[in-house]
Amino acid sequence: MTGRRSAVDALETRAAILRTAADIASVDGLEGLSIGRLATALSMSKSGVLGQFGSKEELQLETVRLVLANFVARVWEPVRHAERGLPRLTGICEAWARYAMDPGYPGGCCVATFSHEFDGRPGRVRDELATGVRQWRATLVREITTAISHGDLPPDLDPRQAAFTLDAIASGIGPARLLHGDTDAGTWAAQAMRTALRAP
Amino acid sequence: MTGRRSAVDALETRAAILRTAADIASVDGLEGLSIGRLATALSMSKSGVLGQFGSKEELQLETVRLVLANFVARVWEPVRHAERGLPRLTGICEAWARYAMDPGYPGGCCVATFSHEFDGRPGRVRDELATGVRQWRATLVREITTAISHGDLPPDLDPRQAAFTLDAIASGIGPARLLHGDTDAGTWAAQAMRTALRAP
DNA sequence: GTCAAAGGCGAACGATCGTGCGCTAAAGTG
DNA sequence: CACTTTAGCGCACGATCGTTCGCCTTTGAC
Repeated sequence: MTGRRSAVDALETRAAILRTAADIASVDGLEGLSIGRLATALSMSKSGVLGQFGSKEELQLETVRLVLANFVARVWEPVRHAERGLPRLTGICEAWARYAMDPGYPGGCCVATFSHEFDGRPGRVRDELATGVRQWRATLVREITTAISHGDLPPDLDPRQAAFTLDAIASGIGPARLLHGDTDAGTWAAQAMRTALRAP
Repeated sequence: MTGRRSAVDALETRAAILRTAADIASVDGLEGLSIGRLATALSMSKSGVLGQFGSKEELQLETVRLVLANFVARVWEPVRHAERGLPRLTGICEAWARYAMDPGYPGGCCVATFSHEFDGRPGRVRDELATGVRQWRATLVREITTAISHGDLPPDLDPRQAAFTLDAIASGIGPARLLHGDTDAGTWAAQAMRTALRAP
């Protein structure tokens, strides 16, 4: 019936699957994501979906990679050419809060959702996620350290502690917006991030 | 085979089921919790477990109620007799950070986990959770407002914004500890909470 | 024109999911 | 004592889970 498509089309199929997978997983979690529902949402067969990845775990891993790449594109990419240290850092905070208020997934920022879903579990998916998030943490620590050494942030600010706080505040936007309907959550978070950086 | 136990024993069975349910759900989520696994963990039959609650949704609702009650007992109860306003508030922050570092569930604080799991979904479980968390938010706002009116916190601090920030910071402890192995997350969070209250 | 390669479908598998029914047996009531 | 009540078990159900297999069909290389 359908037959083989070109290599380009196959990549498009793969990308479409992953986009839909991220949408579903943002609501129901990476474990709640099932091949059958994914196939139905894409008007495909289960085997057609799974054939692209081999196993559900591989599909989950690719979804995590897509979501992390999307996060970097939305939060880091716009500010990577800003001046190192505090200017770049404030840019990150603003972009991050804006992203969390409109992440492009129906169930909110996937990075925060997946982190809470997998933080107590073993496995490759958790490791992939942890590695990605840890790289982001390292980026934050680096920028904060630079800002301190430039005299733009207090010298007794602990970079690792500040990075933790920024991450926590941004991750709190999702539940505030979706669970409690706080439309001001983005503004609150941006404000809280500024405060967290200003004093130790 | 087993027959009927006394009414007291029945309540104990119910409580044992809910405790185990919370343990499992803290790791695998309330939706990842299955009757079969729960029954196996308790050395019971599936029908014996389900018979206590009638449906999985009812079991989830009861689990949410237990987890919320446990949160209140661990975070609110110890400080409810402290002086209203800032003293009580700082007590809450310390107890909260301590609780999140050792919540008694293998998968971390269930309130934070469930909030992220259900924030994008409809249904009774989500509503029950949202109501409970909203009550807690209201408590925080009340204490913050009192502290401000007592002159213990800056008058331009927005109570709702501060309550959001405290919640976000506390919820960030779980992933920091479990996903990244940050043993200092509790200290970081307590410090960040103090900072969030000190300045707007 | 021929042929290997590969995307995708349809059907089936064993396992597990949530749920319902009927039973047993102990506890409470008279 | 007899009798109702009920906690819990065993079994079965339809549905869905992840995964495998064989087949069809189109594409690209020769």
